[in-house]
Amino acid sequence: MITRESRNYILTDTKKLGRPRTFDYDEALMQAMSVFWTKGYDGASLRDLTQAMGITGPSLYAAFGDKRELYLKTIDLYADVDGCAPVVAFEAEEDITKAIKGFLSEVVHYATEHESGAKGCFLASSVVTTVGQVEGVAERVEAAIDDTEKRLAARFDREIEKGTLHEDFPSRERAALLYDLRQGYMFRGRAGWCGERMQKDIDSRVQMLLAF
Amino acid sequence: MITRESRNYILTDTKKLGRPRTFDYDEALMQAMSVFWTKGYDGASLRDLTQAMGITGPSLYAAFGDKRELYLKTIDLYADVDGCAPVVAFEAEEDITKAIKGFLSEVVHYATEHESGAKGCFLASSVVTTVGQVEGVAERVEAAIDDTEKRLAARFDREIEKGTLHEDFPSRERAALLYDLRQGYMFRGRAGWCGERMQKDIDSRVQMLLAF
DNA sequence: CTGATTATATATCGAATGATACATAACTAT
DNA sequence: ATAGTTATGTATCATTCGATATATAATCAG
Repeated sequence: MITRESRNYILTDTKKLGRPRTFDYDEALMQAMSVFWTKGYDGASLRDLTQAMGITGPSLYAAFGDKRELYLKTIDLYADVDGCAPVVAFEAEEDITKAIKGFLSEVVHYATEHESGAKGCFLASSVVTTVGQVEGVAERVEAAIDDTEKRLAARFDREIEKGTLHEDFPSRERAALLYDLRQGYMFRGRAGWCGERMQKDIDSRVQMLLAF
Repeated sequence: MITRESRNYILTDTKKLGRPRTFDYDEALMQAMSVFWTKGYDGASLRDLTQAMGITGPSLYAAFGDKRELYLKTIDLYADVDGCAPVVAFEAEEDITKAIKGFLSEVVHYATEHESGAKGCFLASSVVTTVGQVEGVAERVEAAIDDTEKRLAARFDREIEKGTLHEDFPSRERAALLYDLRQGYMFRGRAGWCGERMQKDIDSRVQMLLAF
């Protein structure tokens, strides 16, 4: 039996009530992320944001809440989708040596050639400045670090199970190290370094990460 | 013979003309650095700055120029004096193992317990956001990285000359690695991590940095 | 002393900030 | 068709922003 409530539920999932949006929510959010990434939270004005998102002020507030709420949504977008691209590549490659090399190469590429034009890591180069200043940021940054390190460590653990790495291989330590190398590249990318300059010592770092 | 010009030169170096300042220039600059460090460039308002520095707006502008010039002066202060404390410790210790361990410990301490109350690295956690946004920042950040890495590499080189490290020891690579570890700790410190959590794996990292 | 120079204190400037009120338009449900 | 709901567009709000004009105070040179 279809009750009034369940019908409404289905409808809200398929066709919404009222006038439909004339812009794409996710695309606008991505543009907002680019603005925050490049200019920082305080440096990004509502004018900057609405212009890049292609919408007006009232539309922004109706769809995303105020500036802070929009900011937090862009952080979630980065942590859940955009920023973890190198981690996904790391998880997908079966050969651990290639996986690490691929991860670091992806990081360097990400830090210097992001399609948005922004440089470095959104969290490390922009968001981190607002820790303790904007409510809701601190938890998200800490969670992003923990999540990434756990995923990196899990990939090493899988290699231990496969027998490719020694059973006493320090997965957690190496995951933390790998993460720090990521941060280092991201920082250099934001500071203006080109990719080639950073690619150089990747091979020796791969060896180091696997040494036991 | 003391010319009018030379007398004036001497005088400007000892006692200045006009009404003397009622505040300490360096101390005020340090306070300004703390504000920028904590709140970021755009997040730091003139009200924040003048209040922390204990001076009025006109005094700030007379002594330091506009907001941007004050900002650049705080960056120079950090790069030349405050931020390089761990590097100084690294250079001073003769035993290379203790030197590395001391450097990393100093970094962790610096990232979490700075007397100003600010967390992390001023450059990595605040200034880097304004690269490409505020004129004069990019060069300073890049110079700070280069300078620090060269000093770290020079310390390794000295060890090679002493014969403690192999003559083919990759000083430059290890200096870059050490710098990235620094950035990792600084980032974690800003993200809210406590010092103890980071101190744990310092020993294994010291071994890794010296491995050949 | 007088004149020159520099710092301070008060008051305030125009511009930009984040955020809304209001009327209108576009869609769905009945 | 009507009512209900949501989005858009215009215009604008009060506040805060970075920055100064002006007058006064404190020092030094002569």
